[in-house]
This record gives sequence, C-alpha cells and structure tokens, in this order.
Amino acid sequence: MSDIAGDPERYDPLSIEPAIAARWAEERVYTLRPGPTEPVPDGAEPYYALTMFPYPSGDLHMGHAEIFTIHDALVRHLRMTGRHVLNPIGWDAFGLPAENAARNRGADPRAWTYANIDEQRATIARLGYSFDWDTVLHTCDPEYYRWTQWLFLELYDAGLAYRREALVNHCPSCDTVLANEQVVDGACERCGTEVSRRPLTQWFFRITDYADELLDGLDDIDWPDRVKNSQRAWIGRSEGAEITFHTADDRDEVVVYTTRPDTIFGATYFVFAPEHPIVTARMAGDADYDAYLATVSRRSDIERQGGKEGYRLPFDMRNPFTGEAIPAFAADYVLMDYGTGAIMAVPVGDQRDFEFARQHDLQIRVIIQPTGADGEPLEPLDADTMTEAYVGPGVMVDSGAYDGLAWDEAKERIIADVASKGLGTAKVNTRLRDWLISRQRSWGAPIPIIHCPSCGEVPVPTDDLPVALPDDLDFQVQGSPLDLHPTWKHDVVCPQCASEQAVRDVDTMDTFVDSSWYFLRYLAPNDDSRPWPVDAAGRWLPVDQYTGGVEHAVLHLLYSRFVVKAMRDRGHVAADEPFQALLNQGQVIMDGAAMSKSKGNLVVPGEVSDTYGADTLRATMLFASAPEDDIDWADVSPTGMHKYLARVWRLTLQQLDREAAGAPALSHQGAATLRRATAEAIVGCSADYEARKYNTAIAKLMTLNNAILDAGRDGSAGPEIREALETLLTMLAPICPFITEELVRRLGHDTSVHDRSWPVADTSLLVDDEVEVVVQVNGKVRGRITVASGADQDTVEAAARAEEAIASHLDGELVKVIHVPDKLLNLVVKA
RNA sequence: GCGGGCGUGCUGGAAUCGGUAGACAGAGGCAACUUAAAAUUGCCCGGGCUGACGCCCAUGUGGGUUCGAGUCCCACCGCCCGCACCA
Repeated sequence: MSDIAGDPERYDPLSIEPAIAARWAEERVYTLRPGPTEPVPDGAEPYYALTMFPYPSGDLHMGHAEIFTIHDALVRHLRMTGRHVLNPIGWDAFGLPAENAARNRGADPRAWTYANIDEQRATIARLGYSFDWDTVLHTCDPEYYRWTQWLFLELYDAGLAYRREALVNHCPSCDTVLANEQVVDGACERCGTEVSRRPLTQWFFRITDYADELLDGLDDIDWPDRVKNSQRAWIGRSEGAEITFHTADDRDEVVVYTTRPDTIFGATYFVFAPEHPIVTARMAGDADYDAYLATVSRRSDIERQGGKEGYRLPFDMRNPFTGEAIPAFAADYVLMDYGTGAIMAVPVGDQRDFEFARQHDLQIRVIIQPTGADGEPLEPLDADTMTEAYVGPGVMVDSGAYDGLAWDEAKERIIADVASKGLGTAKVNTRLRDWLISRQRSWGAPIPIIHCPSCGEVPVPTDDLPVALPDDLDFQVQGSPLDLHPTWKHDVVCPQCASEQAVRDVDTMDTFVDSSWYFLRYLAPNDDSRPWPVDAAGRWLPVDQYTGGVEHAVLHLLYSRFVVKAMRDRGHVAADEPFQALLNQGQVIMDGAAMSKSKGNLVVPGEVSDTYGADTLRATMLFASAPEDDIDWADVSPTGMHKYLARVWRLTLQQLDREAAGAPALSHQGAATLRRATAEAIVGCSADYEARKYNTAIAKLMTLNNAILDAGRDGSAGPEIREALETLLTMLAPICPFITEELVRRLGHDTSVHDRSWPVADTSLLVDDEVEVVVQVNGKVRGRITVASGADQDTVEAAARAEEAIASHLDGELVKVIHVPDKLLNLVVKA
C-alpha cells in the first residue's frame, strides 16, 4: 500500500462536488432533449418519473433528501438503460406558512416564499439531483394559478363545482374551513387544533360523482396496499337499501338508508339528524328545540364521540312493516351528511342503537336468533338480559312472513318486497364527502367567481384570467386579508349585466387544488395559451413512477385521481389515472423519534453534505434500508460509507499509477476470478436496481470492490482490474454521481459516466465446470461436496457416500432421495 | 372494535420458487504498520458442549403441512399503520 500512502490526491468530496454540480447546472445537462412537447426519439421509451414537489417552508430536511435520493437513483439508472426520462421539479408554493410569516414577522409572502425556494434549489443542486430545470414551476405564480382557476371553471361548467350551505369543519387557529380529509381525529391536520362545526356556504368539488370509479380504479394501479386500503376505507362503500317511513300522522314521509333491511321488524324507534329538514320544519319556533340544535351543531367530532344523547320529538313514526307507531328522536349520532340523515333504529342488531335504547329505556325486540357456521342454532337472544347488539348471522323470528328465513335471504326478499310496494330500493352509499375547497385565506388562488346582486354567481370569463392577488394585502387584520382589502373585491363589474354592485368571491382554493394537476403543467409550464398540451399528455400520462410520502394517502393522491378523471371526461386527457405506480419512502427518524429542532435531535442534509459530501449522504441513506422502510439516523454510519467511497477512490488512483508504471498483469487464475466477480456484480446489481433495492445493490458493489482489492493485492494491474473498476463506477453512478463522474474522467474518458449505457454481463463467465452441492441427511446439512456441473443423481449420491462425515450418518434403510441438480442432495434414512 | 403490515446476531439489515440462516455493513475485539495516535490493511465476532474433528440449540411463542420451513397454514403474544357513532 506504500504506493497509495504517497499519493497526494486524497478523496476530498468537498473540493470536487460543488465544481461538478456547477458544471452540470451551467451546461444544463439534465434538460430533457427533445423536450416533453416534442416526439420521443425513435427507439427510446418515454418514462415519466415524478417526485412530490416540496413545500417551501425552509431548507430541505432529511425526508426530502431521502425521497429525492431514491428518486434520483431510479431516474439516473433508467436513463442509463436507454429510457427517455421526464424528471421535473417545482414548488407547491401557496399555503398558510407564508401568511403566518407575513402576520408574525411582517414578511412579504411572495418574497418569503421565493427566498425559501432559492435556498431549497441550491441544496437540491448541491446534493446532485438530476432534475430538469427547464420545466420548473411554482404554484404561486400567476402564470400557474391562472390555470388552476381555469380548472375550477372547467369543473364548474361540468357541474362538478358548486356552492352550498353545509355544516363544515372550521379550524379556529388557522381561521379557515377544512375538507374532511384535512381533519384527523377531530383535529386540524396542519396545526392539531380541535375543529368545530359551522354552517357556512362554501364551494365544493363533486368528487362523490366519481366514488365508484375511484374505488374500482385502485385495482389497476401499482400502489402500496396500505395506500390503496386507506383510500378504500376513506371512500367507504356500503350496500343496503333506502326505505320510506311515514310520520304517524301521515303528513310527512322520510327516507332512511340501512344496510340491514332484514332487521326492519326490530325497528322500535326512529332517529333524525338534529338538522334534518323535516325536523326543523316541524320544530320551527320551538325555543327549546332551537337551544338543543344550537348546542349540538357546534359540537366538535370529539365531543360527539361515544355520546348517546337524544331529544324526544313530539311526534311518532310508523314502521312500514309492523304498522306500529314508534317514537321519533333527534340525536347527533345520526349524521346529516351520510345516507339520508335519518335512520330506523334497530337496537337488537346495531350497537349504537342498542346503547341509545338502553339509555332512553326503549323497547328492544329480538327479531333474529343466532346461528353457527352450518346454520345450527346457538344460544338464543333475550331482550332483557343481552348486553350488546347481535351482528352475526341468524334466522329471522317475530318478523311476519319472513320468520324462519336466514338473515341474508330475508334481506334480499325484503328489498324486493319494498321495491314492489314502492317503498324503497336497493342503494349503494359511500362515506366519501364532496371536497370542500373554499379557504378563508389569502396566499392561494382566488376562486374565479363574481357575485352579482341580479345575476347571482357568475364565472369569470377565461380571457380575464388570472384573477390576480393584490400585492398590497394587509396581514395584520383580524379576518381574511383578501376580504378586507379596501378595493380588490369591489374593483369588478358583472360580466353578464355589467352591474357595479358585483363583488369578487373572496375565498381562495385549497392548496390541494394547486397540487392536483401540477404533473400536467410540467409538460409545458411556460405555455400561456393552454393549461397543458393534450397530445403530450397522451404521450406522458399516466406518470410511470411517483415517489413521495405516505402522508398523502387520501389527500393529494385522491384529489389528483379525481381531477384526472374529471378532465378525461372533458376531453383534456386520455389517461384514467394520474400515477400508475407509487413508491412511499420511509421516515428519517433519530433514536426512534421524529427529528425536531425543539428535541435537539435535528440533522439536516446540508450539514451532512458539508461534512462528508453529498455522495456519502446519498449512499448512506440508500444503504441503511429498503426505500420504503424507516431510517433511524442513530443507527447509520456516514463515516463508514465515506470510508468505502475513499476506498473506491484510492483503488482507482492506484490502478492509474500501476498502469503508468507498467505493473505486471494478473495471473490467469486471478484474472478469471475477477472477471467472474464482475459479471456476478452486474447480474446482481441490475436485478437490485430494477427492484429498487438499493441497499443490496450497494452491498454487491462493496463485494466487487473487495474482489478488486484482492486481485491487486500482489501489486499487479491489468485490463481486468480496469474493467472491474469501470463497471463498478458505472453501477455506482446513479447513487454517487459526483465521485463516479470524477473518477471516470480521471480514467481517461471525456464523456460523462452518466451518459454511459448500463453494463451487460458476459453470462458465459457465470457457467461453472464444478459446483458445490449441499448434502443433507434427513433434512440436516451433513456436508458439502464438489461435483461436475450438471451431474446426475447417482453420481452425486456416490460422491456423497464417499465422504466419511456424510456416510457416518447413513446407518439405516435409505427410503428416499431428493436431488436438486447443482444445489442439494437430501438422503432420507429410517433408523 | 374493524382492516392492513411487521417480529432474524450487540445494531442496520441479507436470504429470487419452500433447499447452506445471518450476505454487505456498523459497533466491538485482536494483530501488522507507527515514537505515538489517526488513517490504512489483515483476522475474529449468535448461544451451548468439546482439547480438537464435530455435535446440539437458534429467525417472537406454540402447533401443523413437508424429505426439508425465516419463507406456506392455524392459534397466541408484542409492535406499527389506517379507519372508526358512516346506519
């Protein structure tokens, strides 16, 4: 090693990486040529690789570095295999943090946002991510949100955007309403504040129109099961029936939704949501009820949890099957916006109804008796002693003509009978609600609607887009700065009647609208004539591989699917789905807990790259675990990885020195061993890259490195070592783009390692003359023998018996022999 | 409560179809080089019995299928994630 120790050129990533990054930026080497709007070159396969664009709330954190590194290794590898890869980046740049910075520190939201973007962009370049900067976009630019507003108008025109009053979630801390998807355990997804309910008139997107397709489409996309399951649970499809009930006085009829029409004979009372229109109509002017309603409607989800309070209404309903009058209640365990907002209550078969009945001392009628798996009767139910509702299979009793039928059969018969009597119909319901997109915030895309006293809501003509934000908003006001701006909302006339009384809608759109279509805008972010080119969208969509965090399982990912389906139905895209494949990276944590500044366990990517270099950071992250698994930074060793890269560096320089000095060639045996190791590394690494198992790919590169080290231990050089080294550098390039770029140039090449083709193994080197076969006796390994490749069972068995260590276990009658050629022989003996 | 996933050395993790458990690393130990340290290079590194060859045990626990199970099936324990008054 003396020839290395004397080399002045030590591995110093900090001196080479920034210079290489600067050259890449200057020469725009990662700009896609030809670009996304032009035809794909002959023989190249287009591949849209997308990673979730960052929110610019500060510099990049370890989570960004993790996902960008996975994504970049994927992209660089695909390019080397000949794909024509679209790899864009941009910023999800609207949102509340900019507004908070404006309110708290007097910052200009635009300036604050762009300062953060510049910082993140510099870090992205420093870490060597190969994004195409020619397609960069920011959702807060008027050139972008103009088309977000166009999207709104398209949905409005299709009847998919509408305004209505509803009981909506309101976050007092963020001072805005939220979509259902943004409420987690009754609290605001952003800030954790408990949300309350308010009746407000707001804009919605009719995502429920696509509920079935959103559910079914999950079967055809390559996403992690947990994300698909989250979406399935969120959509929450259920099958049942709608059945009409009448009030006992026959003045009103009320439809209920039930999944258990078979239990209708057990419906002993009836419950309305407190806001149900029939109830509010009948109770109008009743001060007591108004007080109840006021209390109940302000309750948050958390306060509602588990409670079974109810209000006995001064009228009864009639059970259409038993004909008897049953008491009617209002209770907030029945939700106005699911089903029909009213239920038939069957305490014997529904746990919530059971609890309510017990609390209010209502009748529990047993109309089903439990049966086992083969229909045999089980312990019968008794209304007086049962402690919980029975939801299992059973046979109907006390149910008129349906007595004796199995429950599932009774369900079908009752649905059929209800239909024939005109009392109802089979019905599918979903839990999914329409997407509430209004936000009482000001750093977002204004909703392009004008409210006119005579014409009502009037869409802004597309030629007048964008409806731009004023740049002199006052963020110190109490309330919405946009609403309270002195002139903005009034500085408009009605597009239909030119009334000067018209005002602009003062709400902005949920930022998830901005991000629901950005992957389309990347195709031509500077095109000011249309939101995206339809022909290019046909070529590039769906996105081949999307990478990003699992926190968007039912937010961004569901909204984007809806938008693409709606745009497809308007003829703007051909694809049914936005993202064909999805990869969720794991979290980067520290000592088992989330990193945070306040805990003092925060590590940031820039810090690691300043110490060890970007290549070390990237390789450390990929080596730590499979992409989808969490990384505990306390368990990983950037030092160890840095040492490995230094070893690659020294090995390359050593080879150059030895070539220059005319070092002796490898022995015949040494050359053969190394060539074989090289071929094995190519086969193994290629499979690992395809499967995105970068951790084992790196392990195989380390193994190849060790083989090169062994081969050159005697001071020899030679073409086999050079070949092995160049192969190693080529396959390491997607993970460590800087050191490989530098070393390949030092090896005398004037083109970039990143423009190389992925290596192909000479598989003839992998064919063996002799193989090692494991010999088992009764399934236990008793020895290993070397035989000619492809040897038959008799030959292998004879060789095995010749081994003393094996033969000594063979006393007894040989009853069976299992032979897996070239791998294993199992001799089964009876003692 | 319902649905989904995961349990492998001291640690991160390997193990393509059911066929040599622990690849590749980290931490630790020993040695060479060095005045010394760092760096570098080499060796050791699941547990037990044994002087050694070797034998036994071992992939959360207990069963099952199989010539053979980390891998497949059943039950249990533990952990993680999603949904949860959705009729």
